Amino acid sequence: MVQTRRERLREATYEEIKSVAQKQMREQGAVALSLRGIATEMGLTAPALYRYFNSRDELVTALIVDAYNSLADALSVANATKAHEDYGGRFLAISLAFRQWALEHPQDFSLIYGNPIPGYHAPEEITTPAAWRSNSQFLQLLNDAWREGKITIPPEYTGLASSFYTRLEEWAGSRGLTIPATLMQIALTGWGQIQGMVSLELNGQFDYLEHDISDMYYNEIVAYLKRLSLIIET
Amino acid sequence: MVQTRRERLREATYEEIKSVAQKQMREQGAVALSLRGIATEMGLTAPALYRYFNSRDELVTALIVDAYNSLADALSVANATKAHEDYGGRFLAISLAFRQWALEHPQDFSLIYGNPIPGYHAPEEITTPAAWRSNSQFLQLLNDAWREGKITIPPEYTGLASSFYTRLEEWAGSRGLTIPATLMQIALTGWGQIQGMVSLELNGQFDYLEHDISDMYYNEIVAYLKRLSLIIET
DNA sequence: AAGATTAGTTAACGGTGTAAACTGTTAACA
DNA sequence: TGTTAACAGTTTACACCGTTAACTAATCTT
Repeated sequence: MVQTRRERLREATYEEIKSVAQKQMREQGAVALSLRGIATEMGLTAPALYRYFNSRDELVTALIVDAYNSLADALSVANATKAHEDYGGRFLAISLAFRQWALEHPQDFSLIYGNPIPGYHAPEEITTPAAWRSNSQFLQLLNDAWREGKITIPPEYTGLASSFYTRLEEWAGSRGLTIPATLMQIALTGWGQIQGMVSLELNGQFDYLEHDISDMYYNEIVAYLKRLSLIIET
Repeated sequence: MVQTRRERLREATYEEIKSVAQKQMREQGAVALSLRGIATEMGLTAPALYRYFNSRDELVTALIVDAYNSLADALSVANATKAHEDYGGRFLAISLAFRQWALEHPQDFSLIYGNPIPGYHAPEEITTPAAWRSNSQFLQLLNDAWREGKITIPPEYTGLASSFYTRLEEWAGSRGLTIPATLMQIALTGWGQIQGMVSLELNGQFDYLEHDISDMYYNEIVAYLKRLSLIIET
């Protein structure tokens, strides 16, 4: 697997394109990245980029995958800062890392969780596994905690049943999760809440409060964990 | 306030522009709307539109305001289907209407809650009041229910304090709300959860479940209301 | 009827993504 | 080692975009 000189150069250029694209996104917004802009900043002409990406969309897809990986890495790091048995602490750490990452990489965040770029539709077979690297950390954690009997399902969730829940259970099973459907829902909607709060914050929908929102975010996650008795006291 | 013939025509054209823009958004995505496209579909040339909007951004702003109003109207209708004292039922109805509206108007939804269109920045003085027409329905409802003693704040939220909460209380007061800061947080984060779940669904982040998620959404709102004892049983 | 206002036009500028044809350099192989 | 193929880059061109300026023709005002 020795790389020739040309292959090395090619790879370097490939990475440079992406990093310049990242920079331009950071400065001008996610959808505003232009091939010409990237090219001239690199001292190239726009069509040259077509040696590396078949289209602008393909470049965007590469950026999305990078973003997913960057997020997943950030969550992993946070996940590893606490002992495995400290489920509450780990969940909290991951959640805080999620927001932190989003605030530090707003363009990447909107690339993943914002509305799809017009005309562009990400190929599922690429993005779904990439997304899973992040999602699974929450799910896996809850799954482990459940199996060790550390989670009590809150009374307001008892007795849920419908075709959706059988489907949920089936889906969980197919991923090697031994977790009741109700807890799956709690996980998914908790995930939705985290994403929602961060999304609202990033889109400025909390601006009118004119105050840093960290405390609310933190306390809401804690409340969520208390409900599952993964945290007993603050 | 009699309209001349010219004024009537002008108003009609103004509305037609917006409705054609809506149509194009529906078919090609929110950011892909082009003045030229709109104009030719109307049998006009692009520069003609500048008689009605000073720029593309101004058109987008008008569309955003329309979207906000459309959403607020939908929520109002749902709000009115239940008796005023049926706080749980009303909250549930509004929440379901929110998702319904989003599913029926995905492009309007992403206009409001998606990532901002590149280069475009919405003028706050216009969008903030428009947004308030929707948000306030949730907040007002919780405020009323609280004043009538229908809400119990869940134990996991007790004892929260920091500069954020004094700010929250101050903010609530300035809007004529007599609601404790903790409940404000519960309202805001509940709002975040609703927006988050709908956002994830619309962006296809639940697609891998391969099942309609109505039940999950419904049950999650119910659980939320049970926690506040706004609903006793399902 | 005359003058002002207005809705529309055409032409043009600088920007975009992308395709095609072409040039020089690098790598592979007889 | 000399020939050939692959490759990275170029220039040129096309069809689109938002926007401005100059102009025409219709409408309203007086």
